[in-house]
Amino acid sequence: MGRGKIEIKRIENSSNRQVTYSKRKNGILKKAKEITVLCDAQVSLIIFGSSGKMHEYISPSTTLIDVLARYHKASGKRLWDAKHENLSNEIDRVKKENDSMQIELRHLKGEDINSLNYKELMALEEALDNGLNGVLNNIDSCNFYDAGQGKILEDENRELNFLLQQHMALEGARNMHGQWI
Amino acid sequence: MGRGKIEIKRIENSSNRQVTYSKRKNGILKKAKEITVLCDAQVSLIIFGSSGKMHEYISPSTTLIDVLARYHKASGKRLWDAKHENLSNEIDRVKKENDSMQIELRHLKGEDINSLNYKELMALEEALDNGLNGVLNNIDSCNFYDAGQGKILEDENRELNFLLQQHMALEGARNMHGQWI
DNA sequence: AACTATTGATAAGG
DNA sequence: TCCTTATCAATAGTT
Repeated sequence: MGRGKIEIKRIENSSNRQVTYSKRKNGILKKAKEITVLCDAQVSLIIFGSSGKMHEYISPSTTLIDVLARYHKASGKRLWDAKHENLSNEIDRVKKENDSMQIELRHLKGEDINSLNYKELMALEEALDNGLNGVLNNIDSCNFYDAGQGKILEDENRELNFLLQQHMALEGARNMHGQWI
Repeated sequence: MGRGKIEIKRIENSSNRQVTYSKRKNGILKKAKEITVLCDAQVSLIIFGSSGKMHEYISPSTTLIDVLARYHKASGKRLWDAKHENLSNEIDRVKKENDSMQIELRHLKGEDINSLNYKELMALEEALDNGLNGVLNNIDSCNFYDAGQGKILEDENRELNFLLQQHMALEGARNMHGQWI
């Protein structure tokens, strides 16, 4: 692409080499920008000339760090040292814990339980019963404690009675379910 | 450089975009190889297309790690430390999420609830009631479904009755609590 | 995936 | 280094 075609081999004349480097470097940078815009690509381009000077282009939608993280994922090649590897592993581990707790929480709240089998549903019910039992015992203790101190506040008492009635109504409904079986 | 000139802006037609990406990606890779040979340059080129597939070129005289080390020297930008910091921050974030979910789970299981105040206990009870209700409804649906299909397995049925009796006994105990107040 | 008219990049020269 | 320009290379649109 010039006044004559050239072989692709090292340009021996150092000044010609420098000129060609400068021209072609600009050409590649331009192409990198263009493919980024035209095709939604993410490009990381780092060039060192023989003089040692660096030129770079990173697509504006990303960062070099990002690109390297994706590179790591895509190629499997380890760029980070053991420390980083450990941190990554820990993140994975904690995230998995996170996910399973989230699922457990949902289940305890009665969400996403259609996929559960019979045994799992039963275990879930038992866990909820146990929890409810513990909470109710604790509420009772609170009352005894408060009574002993003569400090039952009227509004809390009212709230308690209301909620307990609600609760007993719920139990009634549940017993009816029981009788159907 | 084609049958017509094009504006440098995102190619909306996705199949044209893909074709152009493929052509231009090859073009840039070729240019990267050429400048490496012609000018003794060291190039690191990483491209991700919108499909997510990665393509790379690293000058044969070097490695990506080398290039990144030189990048660090030349730019002063701390890739390593920055990456490290990002990972640490993410771990902290995820671990905090983890802790709060763990506490919520414990509470729902009736553990560590002595520190809760009245309102919190009440909210907890309501959540447990709701969850239990959801689970019981689901269990009922299971039974109706199984009965309709004539497929109630004997052991599951036995287990169900056992657990329900347990459950009703629990409700009895709870009602007695109610009467004490 | 191949073709080709056309634009784009650039080698050599000033 | 920048401008020019002849020439080659890349590629957009088409088949």
